[in-house]
Amino acid sequence: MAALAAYGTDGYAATSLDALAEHLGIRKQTILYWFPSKRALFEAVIDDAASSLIEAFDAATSSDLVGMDQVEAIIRRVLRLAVQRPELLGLVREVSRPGSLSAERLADRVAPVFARAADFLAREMDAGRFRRSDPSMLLLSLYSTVVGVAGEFEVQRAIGLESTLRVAVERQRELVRFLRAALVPSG
Amino acid sequence: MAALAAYGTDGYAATSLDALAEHLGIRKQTILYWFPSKRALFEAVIDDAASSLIEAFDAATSSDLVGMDQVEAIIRRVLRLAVQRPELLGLVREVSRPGSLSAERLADRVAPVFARAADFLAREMDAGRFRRSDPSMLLLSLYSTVVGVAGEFEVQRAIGLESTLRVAVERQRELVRFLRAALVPSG
DNA sequence: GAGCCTCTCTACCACTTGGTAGACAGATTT
DNA sequence: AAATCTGTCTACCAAGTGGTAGAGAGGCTC
Repeated sequence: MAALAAYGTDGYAATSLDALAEHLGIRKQTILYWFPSKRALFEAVIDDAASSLIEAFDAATSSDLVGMDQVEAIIRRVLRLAVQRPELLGLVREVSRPGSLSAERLADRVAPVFARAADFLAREMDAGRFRRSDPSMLLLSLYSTVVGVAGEFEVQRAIGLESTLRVAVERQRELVRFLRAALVPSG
Repeated sequence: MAALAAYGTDGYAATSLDALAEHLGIRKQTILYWFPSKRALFEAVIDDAASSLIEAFDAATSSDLVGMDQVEAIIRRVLRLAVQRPELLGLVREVSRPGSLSAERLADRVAPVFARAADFLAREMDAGRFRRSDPSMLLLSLYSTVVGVAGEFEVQRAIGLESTLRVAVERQRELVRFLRAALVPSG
């Protein structure tokens, strides 16, 4: 069922039920037996993706780490997810497009994660480990940077970065250094 | 003609020639008289968008600014562009999706801008104004952060940020602070 | 074995898709 | 005035779209 996340690579509109069914070795009507409409299928895929994302985030935050250690754990998790399941980040990209079909659906399910992340940032600021600023806006910057570095493959090509494993490792280290500089007070 | 950038808001696959023609008050066949195919039209739109992007970047870098002043000028330009012409960043988003139709086309046209940006970063590092690191990877981080903060409206909603003008101003200031901390050496 | 339930199938439908062929009106050239 | 060129139109097409109706196969309980 999760294989249906072909939506994540090609997008909703560009993926027909016929193509999906052929890829699965069944008839389109079998899909429509399980899901009343294409839209419903898409929403089910979104729910499934949301679960995977929440699960990954929980796994990266289960060790009660603080400061940059916690941030680093999340970075590693996201970058690994981007390699292992690129359709996941692709679906996020598709659905978080302004004016998307089911943006709210994913947003609602993922909102608690964002809330926890913002709380974490606020706590770290209180503890003096992170530079003080608006937690929500800082979270937006962090999200953009991490997800962008994880998923902007075409931009990386345009910049001239190869897509070898060695570069990927370097990229992760550079991202950590970048965010450490941005987050940790200079003093 | 530039109004055709409806592709930027809805995406290529989701925008039919009929819909486009109706929106323009003409017949679809008139479009196909000027452009041999839908694909060709899309590529023309991409070229047009690339010109606008390059123009905006040139305007933001024409004053021979250095250090964070230059970065700040670009940030302001990008955020303003995101408000005034959201279809432009939308098109970039659409086309920079992994496995996109004409990713190379936009990438080729924009590559010089990236090259100039990377050179700028290297020069600033040599001058000691920016923390030393790999210019290309730093550029990727910067691009992701700025474009993300500029265009991730759905994520902002999920985080709980309102979309008022006041918040937009705050967001810009916070982004500048974020990148200053990330770029300028702590000493 | 009859009836029922679950599931996948074939057959079909109305509609939309990108694209072609060619008529026709207006302007420009000869 | 005839001929040509330019640009938009109507008419049409084959292919593909999401979705419906219903047949039929296999397993289940009575």
